[in-house]
Amino acid sequence: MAKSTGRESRQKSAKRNDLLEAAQRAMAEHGTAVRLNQVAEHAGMTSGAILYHYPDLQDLLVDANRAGMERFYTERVAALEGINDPAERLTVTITSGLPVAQDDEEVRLLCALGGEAARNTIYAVLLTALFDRQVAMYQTLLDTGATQGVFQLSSDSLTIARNLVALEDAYGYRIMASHPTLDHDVAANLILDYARLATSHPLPVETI
Amino acid sequence: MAKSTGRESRQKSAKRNDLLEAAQRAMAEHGTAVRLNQVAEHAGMTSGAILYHYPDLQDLLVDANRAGMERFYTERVAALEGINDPAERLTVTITSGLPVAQDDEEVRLLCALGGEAARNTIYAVLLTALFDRQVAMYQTLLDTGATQGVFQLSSDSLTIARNLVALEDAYGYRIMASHPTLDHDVAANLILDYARLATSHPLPVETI
DNA sequence: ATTGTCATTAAATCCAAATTCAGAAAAATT
DNA sequence: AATTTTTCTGAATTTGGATTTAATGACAAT
Repeated sequence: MAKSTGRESRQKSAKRNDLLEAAQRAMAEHGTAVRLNQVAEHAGMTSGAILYHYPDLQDLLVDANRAGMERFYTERVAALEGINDPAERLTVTITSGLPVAQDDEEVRLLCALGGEAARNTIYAVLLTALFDRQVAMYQTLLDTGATQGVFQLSSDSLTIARNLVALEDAYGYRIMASHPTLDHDVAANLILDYARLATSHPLPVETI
Repeated sequence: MAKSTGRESRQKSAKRNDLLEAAQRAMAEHGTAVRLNQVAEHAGMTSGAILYHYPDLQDLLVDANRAGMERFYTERVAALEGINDPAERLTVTITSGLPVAQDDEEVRLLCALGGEAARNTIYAVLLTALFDRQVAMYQTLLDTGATQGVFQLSSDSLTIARNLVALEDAYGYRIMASHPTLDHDVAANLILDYARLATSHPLPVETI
């Protein structure tokens, strides 16, 4: 049996990563009904090779989506790195949650999943968890701002945080569906309009 | 050639309706990747019979979704019948847009579509149109209330209307994904919280 | 160098669903 | 009642994708 050297496991996890990425891209392109062959094509392999690593495609898809959500969340947290002013943090968070254009692969993946979640428990659980994590992120941000006296919250932070995440989600879908007048900036301003109301803070209008 | 008598066209449209309903139910159950056989089963026919009326399944699915959206919208308008007080109209509209439980077939259909819209232009167009119609509905409602002096709008009615529809959409997805603490009533109260802020009206708290 | 394990392919096979179609059944027309 | 048209079924055929497998190359261990 092969020893688990550092080199080997590094290769293994690189390979695993390739598969997850291929699955993500394939799913972003073809939706949850993506075919094994389509994943294989994105990975530059034969379907047999995929099957060798993941005998059940569904498992690969679930793993791919978990990884995708993790990345999405991590990137949002990273976007806040070094920003201390609560108002600026709020603004940055709002814009970082919205897809820039309809070709945003990460959000495309999340949209595909959202439709499936009503019928598939695993995806429902994953998406629910992501929603709640984002809510928690906003809640912390709002509470911090309130404690510092920067924000005057109109309701409890949970309510506001939920509404902010909900607005992001919904406008994400609209942007991905190429709404003619509702692009990233318009959506950001719509959410900011609510955020101002909820925090009594004149959040920067043109920072976007 | 058959004459287009009243009887005949009544039968024709009844048959057509059966097909559309079967397609809707099948799609609510299986998503956009629904199989021809599954539609046939819901319709109590063979796949050949479906094909006889709709040589291309996609056409049937699109028609079914158009009909489903039309019904969804019509039902919302109907729910307002006879209600004159703007505040009550607003409250009713908010609750009528949310699925009551995760087995709501109409919303399930819309969710399935939302995921597909990022990849399918036809569904994107249909959903965008539905979104805009709902926005228009809310806008009228808000403007009327403002004119009557019942509402003091915090922003222009388009902004508020868009946010209200967006919130409904997003919470619809959450409810359909069986969020453990976010059911119909909780979601309605979250949206109402925003509606109060945006209209400066103490919308009824326990009318739901 | 040799051996054994791992990763992969390509071809064969299997399977499920779509599609076609001849003809039965039902409905409408005369 | 006879005829024509419409609707539908069931069986045959085709298609496309999943799955299996034997063979092969790549690599690591000895």
